[in-house]
Amino acid sequence: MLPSKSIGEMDFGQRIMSKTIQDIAQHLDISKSTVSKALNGYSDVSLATRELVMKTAIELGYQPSAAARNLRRGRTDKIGLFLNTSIDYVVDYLSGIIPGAVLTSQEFGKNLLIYTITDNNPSHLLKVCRAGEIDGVILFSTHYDTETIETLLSEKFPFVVMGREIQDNRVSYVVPDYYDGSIQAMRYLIEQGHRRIAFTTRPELNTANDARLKGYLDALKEAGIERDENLIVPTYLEPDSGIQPTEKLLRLDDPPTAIFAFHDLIAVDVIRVLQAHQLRVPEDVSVIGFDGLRAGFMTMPHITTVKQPLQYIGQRVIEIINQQIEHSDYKSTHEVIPVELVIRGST
Amino acid sequence: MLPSKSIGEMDFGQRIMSKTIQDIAQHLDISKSTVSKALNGYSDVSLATRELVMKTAIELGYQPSAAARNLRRGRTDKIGLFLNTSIDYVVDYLSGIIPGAVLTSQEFGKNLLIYTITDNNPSHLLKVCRAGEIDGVILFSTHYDTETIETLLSEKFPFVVMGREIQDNRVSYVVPDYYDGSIQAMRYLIEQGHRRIAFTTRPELNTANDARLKGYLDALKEAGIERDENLIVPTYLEPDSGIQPTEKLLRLDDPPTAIFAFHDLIAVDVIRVLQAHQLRVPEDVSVIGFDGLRAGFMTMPHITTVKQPLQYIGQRVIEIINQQIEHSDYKSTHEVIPVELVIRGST
DNA sequence: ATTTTTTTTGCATACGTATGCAAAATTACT
DNA sequence: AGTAATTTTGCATACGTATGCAAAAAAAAT
Repeated sequence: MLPSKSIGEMDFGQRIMSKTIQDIAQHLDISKSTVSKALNGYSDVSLATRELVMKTAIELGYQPSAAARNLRRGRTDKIGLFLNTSIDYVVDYLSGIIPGAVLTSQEFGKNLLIYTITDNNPSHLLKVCRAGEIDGVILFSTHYDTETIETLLSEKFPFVVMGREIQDNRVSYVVPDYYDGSIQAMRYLIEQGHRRIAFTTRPELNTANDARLKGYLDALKEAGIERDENLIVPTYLEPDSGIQPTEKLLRLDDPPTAIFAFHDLIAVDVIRVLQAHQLRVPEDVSVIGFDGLRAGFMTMPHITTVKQPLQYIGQRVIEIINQQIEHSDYKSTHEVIPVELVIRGST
Repeated sequence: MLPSKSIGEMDFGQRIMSKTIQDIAQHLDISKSTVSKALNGYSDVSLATRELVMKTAIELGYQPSAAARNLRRGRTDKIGLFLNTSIDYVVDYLSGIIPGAVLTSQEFGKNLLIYTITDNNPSHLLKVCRAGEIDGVILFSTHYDTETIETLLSEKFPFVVMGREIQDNRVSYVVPDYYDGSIQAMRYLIEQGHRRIAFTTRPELNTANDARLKGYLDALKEAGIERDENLIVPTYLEPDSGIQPTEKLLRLDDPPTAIFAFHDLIAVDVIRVLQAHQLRVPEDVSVIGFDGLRAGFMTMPHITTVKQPLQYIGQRVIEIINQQIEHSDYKSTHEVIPVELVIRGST
């Protein structure tokens, strides 16, 4: 008895069936296994038949079935990247990472698949991993909780965390040097004579946020500037989330002369607000961003920022996960990637 | 400078094998087929055993093998979206499309996979299709040639073209109403008193470009304004590709008072150049964009633009390809999606 | 209690590929 | 030539799931 099929009568009509090794074998009147071996470069197949097989494979437009291959080999040669495509910041940041990641994947003969995650399907990632759709997964930043990480660890599924430090030496991660970037930016601003420097942060506590904040505070202390809680304002990842905090800063009795934004998209918001208030950047207020996103070039002036080597980060993440996939005894690694202050027009 | 590394000591040992229906069967001392039927909602399995199966499936953390499933069913329930992630415009545009596409895919119980394409692997798409990794594919804009399309047609592989008109009624496409958008933008500018309106276009000839150009020219004619070849300048998709053309326009003896950019990213470039030349937007020069991308909010003032309902386009594309996948006799459809002029600060 | 009907289970097989092992064909060696 | 060594081929099976069909079990009808 059939299960109830909601989606009509599934007739797949006359979709052209693709060729199989069986077709090649039949065509040449040899066995499937010989064909398979020829295609996979086994040494125990004669040169003559190998060439024949190759030729007819091309002739017939043969393409191995991914499903069959995956099933048989127990792997897919695919690396998954889950990302919330509805968050602008994520998209912008990752569009910097992806080119490096794609290139490196291809060097390893692997493919990078981007899965879109949505809030209403939190277990999606584990399902995909357990279903064997991918051989390894990249966890981006704050999207995953410790429970997910524990599960992946206990099932020995290869993964690497990007953009966040996990204080657990079973976990590999790649993270930009937030602390140093923060220090660099602050020292530069202080050098420029700024004493009242605002800092926008994320409300949650995690290592990425903490490191930046610590850099900010340490640099202040180093310069003998007193910490002012009014100058530390929370921001979010949503569009325009830099607007409210900036407005708030401008309403202070003693507003800042420089604003260190949590990332470049926030810096864009900050500049928008400043300019809307007829304040000149950088003459009246200096602005500094973080990440080195494309958005930094979209304002006038361009945004001074702490630039991450995004391409390189993408490359390293893939290299690490590839090692995990290929060598099950791979030791975890923690990488802190140097960042660089890029001075443009906003300071 | 090398990244700092610290090495942990967790090794990944033997990967844990995932559970199969066989495991469930053994656990309950029943046959595989009964388990399979229970899981797939067949009516010919007793309620008692079904519940037992479901329970132990959860207990054991069972997740069906994607590969085995795909092989057996001859489908993957995945829709592929190939895109060149190294082109900023593509990423920006698609980040508007994707949320709608993802949501709709999930409604159909399908998954959207984003494949990254690179110039050095043009046949990648056909390989992926033939290998059966996906059930259907979305061709974005100008990335694919007629040969690819012919091949997909002849192999009866479901696909839909997005952002470009293909004058072939075997091919389904979804395209925004470029012509009407262009007309709307131009009429508005002309209403505002502009007579010298520049137009930036793409150098290639295709329906998307032609429609916009035709709208521009028709609107001019309608207003009795003579066409000036100097005001029509080519742009590309690369970053900053709006800069040179704008410079060129400003060097004209009789520069334009309004610039109609090919898309919002170009408009951003245009505004950057204008402001760098101490020209005020919109007082000295008006600027209008196309698409309604996020970038339009990153400038001061915000960019007046012809806004596409990106979310809806994403939805329709998926609906159409889903129909093709489910019903092989699905007839092709051509959809022209209405666009809307959104007036912001740059005009 | 026996037969008939209905419900529930399990056997066998297919999907396409990969691979150990034995069989066949070829070559090399007495 | 006959036998041994080597190369080349094909058989059989596994990967995990899905499903037609027959067998078994249970329920219903005589």
